[in-house]
Amino acid sequence: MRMSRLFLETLRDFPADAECTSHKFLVRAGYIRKLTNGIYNYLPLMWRVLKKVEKITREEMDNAGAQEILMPFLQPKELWEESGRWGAYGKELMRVKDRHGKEMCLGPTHEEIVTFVAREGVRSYKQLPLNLYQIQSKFRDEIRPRFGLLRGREFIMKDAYSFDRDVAGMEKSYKIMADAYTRIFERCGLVTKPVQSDSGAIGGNVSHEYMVITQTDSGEDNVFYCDDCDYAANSNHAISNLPEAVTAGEWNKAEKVATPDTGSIKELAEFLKIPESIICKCLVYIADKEPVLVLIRGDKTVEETKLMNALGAKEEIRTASDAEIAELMDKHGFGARPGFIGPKGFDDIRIIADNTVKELKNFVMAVNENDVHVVGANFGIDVDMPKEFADLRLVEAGEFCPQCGKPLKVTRGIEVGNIFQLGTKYSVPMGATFTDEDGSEKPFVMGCYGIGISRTAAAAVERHHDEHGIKWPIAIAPYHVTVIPVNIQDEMQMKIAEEIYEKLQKEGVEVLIDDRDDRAGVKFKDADLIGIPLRITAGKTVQEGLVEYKVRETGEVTKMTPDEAVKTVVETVKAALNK
RNA sequence: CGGAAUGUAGCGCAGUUUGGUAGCGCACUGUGUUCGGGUCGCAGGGGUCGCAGGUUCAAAUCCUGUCAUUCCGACCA
Repeated sequence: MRMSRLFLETLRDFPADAECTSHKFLVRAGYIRKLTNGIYNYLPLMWRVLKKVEKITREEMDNAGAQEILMPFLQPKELWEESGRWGAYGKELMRVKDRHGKEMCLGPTHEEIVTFVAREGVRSYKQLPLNLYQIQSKFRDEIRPRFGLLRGREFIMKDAYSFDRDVAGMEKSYKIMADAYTRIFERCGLVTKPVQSDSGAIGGNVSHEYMVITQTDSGEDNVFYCDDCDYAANSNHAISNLPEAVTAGEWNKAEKVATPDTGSIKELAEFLKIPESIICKCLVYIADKEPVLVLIRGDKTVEETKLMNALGAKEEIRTASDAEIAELMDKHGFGARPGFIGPKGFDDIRIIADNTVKELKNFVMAVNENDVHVVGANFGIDVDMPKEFADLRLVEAGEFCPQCGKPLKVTRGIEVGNIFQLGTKYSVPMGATFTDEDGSEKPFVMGCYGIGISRTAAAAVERHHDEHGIKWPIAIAPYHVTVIPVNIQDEMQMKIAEEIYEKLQKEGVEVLIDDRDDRAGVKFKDADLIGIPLRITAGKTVQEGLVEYKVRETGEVTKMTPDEAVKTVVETVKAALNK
């Protein structure tokens, strides 16, 4: 490709609204432009990168025995009602009506559709196992899109779905996908960590996320992991063993004490000169519009995804506003401010407690009176034992690994892939069945497997860049090499550059030639910014029959003859692609 | 959804306090100059100042509404 003809505009400045590295560089280097909030145009260089990520994904999926199809982007409400997700998916599901008033949605994922496909097309166990996948734009109406391609509303995703006759088959399919995923990301130049995660709106029991570990600010999830074993889990799924803590107070009977102006756990603990771990914290949440009291040990934090799952909440979960708390107090005849709310006297609303609450003895709790707490309280005596317990606790670094007991560490990660064991979550309600060997009708046992194609490309930028620009891994770079004639007025430079350009093309190398009538500095800056992995410069040294070969990744520069340069590039590219 | 901020040329911004016919840098066009890390000069083109109302002799500037974008929060009671 001739740079003089390439549809590309690089910017002198970073865009003002970009937060993270990949967003900044992709816009500045002319890969993407925003159309509207969370929605981007993919310009020629970006589209080449995306096609490469897709190609690698296709190859590995095909190798793993999956078959590519393409399902509609617009989906009818009826199928979503069959699966029960029309109500359950929430506001991220972009709902639209057609001219007849028929309700549809933009596909955020395709479990319903693919289950329909299998229901129609698979009759017998002889047709199983089956794995169908597609690569397509998805739409999720995110609350807050950000970080450019890392969290857009419209994005490109590969989604695959496996169908098996039993759980053992599903587990085998799952393992095959897990292995394929590791290879896909490796080939894209990304080291990933599979971590246990919450399965969220997709459903199912077992799921893993493939996380690219980032040192930067752009990771959006906290990953807890153990150096001594293979344990790794997203914060919404991580569990841990707690270090020893004081969970019993020294009072020998319950009594009210004045605790003026102790609105927070920290203030209360300081005032009473006690550890936070003997306080029973009581939070008011609103789950699907209903108030819920949540109890947890004072020094611990509620993990809201866990809470949502424990409550079985469908739409949303959030802490109650001050107004909602006031209303709740009024209804029960209490006048307590936040900070003085306790579980006693709320027989008519749901109360759920974290497992840490079980151990509390002679603890401190609020009793719905301002500036007063009870110390030395016990369940069963001073307040009813909560009926529901669950793990609601956010793990913290330094707590102990549930597998091997060593301290856990935390890091930021970008989720680029996600695999789920769905079981029969969709096949049963949607009546998707096959006839098994014994003649009986059975539901498919399913798995589903996603890769964020556009997010993977952005994650690669997060991992491969320096202050000058992007440093693409060769396998997904838009072009492998750029040939720069320093001065296009110089006939000899131009002639040699053109010759190299042609030879490389003949060898099947993807090559740019910077034939723009610009100064050398401009061309070098652009080459670095857009991140082409290899560079051949035809400048002054052509007088001596030499050109310069430069590797973007290392900055290493070598002078060699044009033929040697061609040969080196061909070999380097070949080696990189065969990895 | 709550809080804050911002909308002025393709991009980055000034001008708004104190109302008086819209500016800078980059990019773009022409031309000269320069030519190995974002040359320098000259001459140009491009904006109903987000939109709609209002106040005023006069509004980018003041007022009201509205839309959009961005940031923070939506986790401790």
